[in-house]
Amino acid sequence: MAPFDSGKSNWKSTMLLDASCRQCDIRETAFCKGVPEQELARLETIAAFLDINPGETIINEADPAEFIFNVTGGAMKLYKLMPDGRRQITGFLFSGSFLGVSDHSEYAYTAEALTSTTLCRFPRKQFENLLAEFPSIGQRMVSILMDDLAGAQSQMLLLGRKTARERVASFLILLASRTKKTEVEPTLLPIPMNRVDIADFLGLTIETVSRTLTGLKKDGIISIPDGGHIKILERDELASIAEHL
Amino acid sequence: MAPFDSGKSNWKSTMLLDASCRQCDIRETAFCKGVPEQELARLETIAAFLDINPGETIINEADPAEFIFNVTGGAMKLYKLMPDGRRQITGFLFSGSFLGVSDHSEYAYTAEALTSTTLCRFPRKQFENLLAEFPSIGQRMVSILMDDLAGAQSQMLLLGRKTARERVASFLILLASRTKKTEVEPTLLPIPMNRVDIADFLGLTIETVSRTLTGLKKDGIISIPDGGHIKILERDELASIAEHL
DNA sequence: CGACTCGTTGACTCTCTTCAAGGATAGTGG
DNA sequence: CCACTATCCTTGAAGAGAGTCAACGAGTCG
Repeated sequence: MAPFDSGKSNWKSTMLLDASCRQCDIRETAFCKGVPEQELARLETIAAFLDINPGETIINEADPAEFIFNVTGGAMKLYKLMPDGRRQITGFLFSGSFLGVSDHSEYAYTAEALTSTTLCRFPRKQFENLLAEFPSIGQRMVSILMDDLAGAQSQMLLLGRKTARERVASFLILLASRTKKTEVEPTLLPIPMNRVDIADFLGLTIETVSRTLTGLKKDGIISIPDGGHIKILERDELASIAEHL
Repeated sequence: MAPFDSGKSNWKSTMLLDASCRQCDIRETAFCKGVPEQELARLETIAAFLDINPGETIINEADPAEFIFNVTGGAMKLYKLMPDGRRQITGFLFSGSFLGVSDHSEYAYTAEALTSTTLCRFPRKQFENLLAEFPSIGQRMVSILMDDLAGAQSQMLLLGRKTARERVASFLILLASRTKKTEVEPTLLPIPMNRVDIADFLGLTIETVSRTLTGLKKDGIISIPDGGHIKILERDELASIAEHL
């Protein structure tokens, strides 16, 4: 079995893997897409490949921003904490997501693995030099960051103005839009995060999330086979709740 | 008087001005900072310079994203609307801010002038070509977008988890941090937006904003000489309320 | 002066939170 | 195999913070 074979690994956590850019699963979606084939070697010389376990953090809010990361497999959550423990999850990341955005020289959030996750890592300084050398990376980065920003703005609307029911519906639609490989309806949606994470993402409590899901279930819009899955029965109705159409 | 002299203009709104990049006030902070002096002419050939009045919008949510903008003077607000009229202001922009971020090919928000505002405008396509030519623009853009994203994440924490008092305190601290040219305390803070805008930015109602400001006044933390100004009397205490330290 | 906008204040309502208890499932060890 | 424990989710009852509805004061403008 090749050393970069992903999936259920039993390596020690945060182990550096012997992977490569050429064989990367997400070459076509990641920021490095624009790098010419023959230059990939350059990229690899500064890249490190990591594998981390659920619950582990790779960066911490307010730590010096030494690295930037790219998620190549698995899922992560980003969050900000208040001194008294209140938490806001600012986003969930999946394959292809970029990570390590910082305000000046410190990370603006903590990043923690939701599942077993693989990443590639670049020293920040050297990565910035790459931008000067490969303008296409800059273009790609700008595009990714703009999408992230648009997502953040949608989330602000959700957090500032939507009701609990609208928030939960929006969340399910968001998850479903990510996993629409299988176009068949109704969609059985895997939920990789627990209720606490959902609540902290939606600016609610776990009780409200639970009650709201129960409400959607009673209305025949979703069904909940188990905690880790939700089946969307009436997607149009769910979407109209989410956007209040 | 030179035609690009900003300030209280009586030109027809959205008028194209005869300005130039060389004489731009914000050359050192804007995204175009990295463009070599001798290449500015190139930039100018695709740039247009606008002057708009308070209340006018330059872009509308869901319109095709044909242009990107740079605020060279004045102030703007960005917001998203729900069909039933609920509004979330996602940010206030001042001189040097970049604008026109889009999700794919549509604007993700509406941008409206708060005061008389001057902007420079670039066709999106041609701007993207510039990125390929001047990597420094890409670097600058990446840096600006990262800062915007960090700001958006802080705002998500505010909207998702902070109390009304904490939100208002955070808002005042945010405004004050922008206007800290005069380092003298207590700071007399000009408030260029009205209560409705503040409420829609903080995810509150105008009544709650008003009551909360009154509360802070009663506690001797601020004073309110008039609706358009707030004097911060106890900045440290305000900051500790904002961050719950 | 009256009409209008904007901000403040009061009384009441309501959505979501808090506090508390109980059910479901999985893992552990005797 | 079955307590025992731990974690996660659900449900109920009560409470609080912010929203809603309404009135009023201050400033502005024609």
